[in-house]
Amino acid sequence: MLDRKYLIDHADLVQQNCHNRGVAVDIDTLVSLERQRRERLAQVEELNRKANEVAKSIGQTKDAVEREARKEEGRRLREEKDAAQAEHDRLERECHALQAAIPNMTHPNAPVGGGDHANVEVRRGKTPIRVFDFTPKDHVALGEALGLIDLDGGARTTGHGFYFLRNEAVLLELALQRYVLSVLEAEGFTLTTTPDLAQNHILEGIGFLPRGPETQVYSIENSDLSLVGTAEITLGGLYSGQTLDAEQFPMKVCGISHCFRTEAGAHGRATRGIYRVHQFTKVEMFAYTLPDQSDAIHDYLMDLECRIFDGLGIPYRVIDTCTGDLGGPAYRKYDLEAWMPGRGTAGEWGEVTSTSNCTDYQARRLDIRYRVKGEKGTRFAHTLNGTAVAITRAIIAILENYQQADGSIVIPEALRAWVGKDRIAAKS
RNA sequence: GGAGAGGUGGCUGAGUGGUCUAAAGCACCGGAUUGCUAAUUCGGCGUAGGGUUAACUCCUUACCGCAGGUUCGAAUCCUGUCCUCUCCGCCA
Repeated sequence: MLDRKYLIDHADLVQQNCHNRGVAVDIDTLVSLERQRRERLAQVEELNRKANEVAKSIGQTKDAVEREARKEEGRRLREEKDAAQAEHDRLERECHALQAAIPNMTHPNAPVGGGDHANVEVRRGKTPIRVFDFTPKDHVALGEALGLIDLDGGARTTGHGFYFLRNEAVLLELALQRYVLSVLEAEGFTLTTTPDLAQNHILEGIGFLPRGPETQVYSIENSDLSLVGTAEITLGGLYSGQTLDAEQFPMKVCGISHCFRTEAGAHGRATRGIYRVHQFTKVEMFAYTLPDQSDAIHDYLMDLECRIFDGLGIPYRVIDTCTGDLGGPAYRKYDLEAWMPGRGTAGEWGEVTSTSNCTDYQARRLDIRYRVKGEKGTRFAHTLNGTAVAITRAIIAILENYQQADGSIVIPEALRAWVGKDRIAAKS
């Protein structure tokens, strides 16, 4: 959510930004409603002030008749105030609804446009794309042949989009978690495990829509809880309503969670295997920073994602996401796309991680503030998030990039200590 | 799940319908004073919104877990709800 005053004072900039992002909003209506709201607010406060005066004078009035007259006056003022208040609240709700629909402002260097062709590749990983002297299989074939992924079992027990990992895939999942935790711990992240459910107002604060036809969220019946789609939700909610100390910043936290996504409307689009599933495990990085730190921390998170995939020996490219593809809260977003040799006809890039600078957009909704020692008042923190590792996509990249002609799969060097072996042997 | 107790400023903690504009202490900030790792003393010390201004300058509204209600007036009374603590039960 953007600041109300900023919206009113920079209506043109906001309008242009919404246009760049392909979001239709009516700024003029908002400006007009907000003006009405403020008039009404002034009225409410004036009536309240008068009523307070009257109420106070009654305590000091001895004369019974006079007291009754004052009481009547007080009653009248409160009634008027209640009416004005109701009108104000109605305007406030309208303003808030319009305001909440407006996306974050955008980094001046983010590429303007929409669609894949507008995205800009900004970097390549250290590992070159491997040239195969045999036809590489995709992760579905590999997973089936080696007894690593059971999609049928998942479909039987739970439904399409669910799966069982088996044998070495289980070890890989745990190894990947352990590997990124060792990187993040050394970088000073606070390691956490997190709730897999969160209250709906937290989801909304982060920018998810727990309700409505377009929701990507599983909600729990007869409660205000939803399953989280990412630990970004809980890590962002962690300090909601809090005023933090500026000296704590930048504050780096990482969290392991299960991620649940309905993926409504995504059928048929790259749904093969475990690429797009309804549940997976992820280690998420999250940072709370001062406003002038967030750009640098965003680059830092992107660097860490690169280091993690360089360390795994997987080829990737980094994309600076164009304005049309940015989610509402993101000021700027980088995606890492790993090379997946089994995708498409001759391999394709597939998104494996993503990192966003959300500036104060989430903090304003979640009420996450900070205080600078010696300064009056508080300000909103900046929040950033980034994927350290999304297990299913990382497993796809490993299986497909490390497959051998004999059908076996070499375990990436960085994971061997955690997996306890250096190769997944081919089944005879 | 049952029974009880309790949520008040950064912290401790008073406050049971009207100078609460929330006592006091601690902590913190500024000044004064005194020769000894500091004491004493004076003052200041919240957040958010609106208006106003050269200026957090002045005015004002709201906020005592949260949401309602009663009342001219609520930290205080009523209802609901959330959370914390203690004991019991159950449990990985």
